[in-house]
Amino acid sequence: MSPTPEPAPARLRAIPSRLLAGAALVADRLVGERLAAEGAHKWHFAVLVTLAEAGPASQAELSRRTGVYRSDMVAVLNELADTACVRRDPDPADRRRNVITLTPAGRRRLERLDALIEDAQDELLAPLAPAERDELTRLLAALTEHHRPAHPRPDEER
Amino acid sequence: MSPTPEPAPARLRAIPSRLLAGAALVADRLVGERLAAEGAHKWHFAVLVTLAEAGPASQAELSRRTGVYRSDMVAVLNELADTACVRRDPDPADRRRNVITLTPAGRRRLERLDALIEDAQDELLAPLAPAERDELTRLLAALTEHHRPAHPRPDEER
DNA sequence: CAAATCTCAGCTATACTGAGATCA
DNA sequence: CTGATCTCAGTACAGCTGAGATTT
Repeated sequence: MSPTPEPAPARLRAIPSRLLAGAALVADRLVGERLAAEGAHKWHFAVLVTLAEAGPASQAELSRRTGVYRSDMVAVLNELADTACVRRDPDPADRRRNVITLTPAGRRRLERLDALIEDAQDELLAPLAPAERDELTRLLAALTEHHRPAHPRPDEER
Repeated sequence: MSPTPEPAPARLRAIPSRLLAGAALVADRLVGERLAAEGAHKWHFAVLVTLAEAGPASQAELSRRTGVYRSDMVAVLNELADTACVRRDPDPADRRRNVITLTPAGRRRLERLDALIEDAQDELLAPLAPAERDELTRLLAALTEHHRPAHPRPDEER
């Protein structure tokens, strides 16, 4: 009966943790939709970027660097290996480890996914001016940096 | 072998959607832990605030105002009604609806939860200066406002 | 009949835990 | 033996879908 949008009360709209949850949901949806069109997940992208930036690594290293859980990393690498984006070879120096290496095909796939991710960021940040985008990124980085040990915490400080 | 913290590559750390996901995770954890100590969820808080700000409402209205899904709202209201924080009466004017009303006990509970939520926000924003906190809140609000139709979208604009 | 409301049952994705097998 | 690694099974929770019963 009421065509009113029934907005959330101001007191709710001003709570940072709620705003973060909402923004993260929107962001994940934008990124997820675009990557899904290529049959990819954000984890694939994270792993490919990390391999491109830091070179070959064990699964445990990849897990720590990307934030993808060791358990979930297995499935991600299975898919990346099935599509020949990475090779998974036993480490001759430490036979517990697998050495994950980016292939040329993986590098090409990374380029495509990178473009999609960029598009998604642009759409996400569309309502903000360039200076505001940088500021938001800076503030979020400060937040997550400070609250870092979301996981174990291997050692204290840099 | 390496005591290095194995940080994420810079290219990953600079992606807003990833930063948002991380920050939202931290925020939800901080809020959730505190509310759990009182046996509450963030949804209880959202419903109580909305009732306090906007007065009695149907479940569907509460759902639209809080963002809690209609399906999940049922369980939330069951718990709030079980603890006598709200009353759920059939609407005599439209017998499909329940009218949800805040009780004095609910108002007291809201006060306690509100304090916990405030504490959590303070801890979350601890690394930021007051002006930065406001700026972050403003930018996040602009983002979520712009990308609004996370759900249906009942009508276009006020 | 179309549309809205409340309720229930269930699905998907994400973050996370635990444990077994292997090996340093 | 301690501890790290890879793998698999499974939990918990959030967000969401679909459908049935009731009423407008």
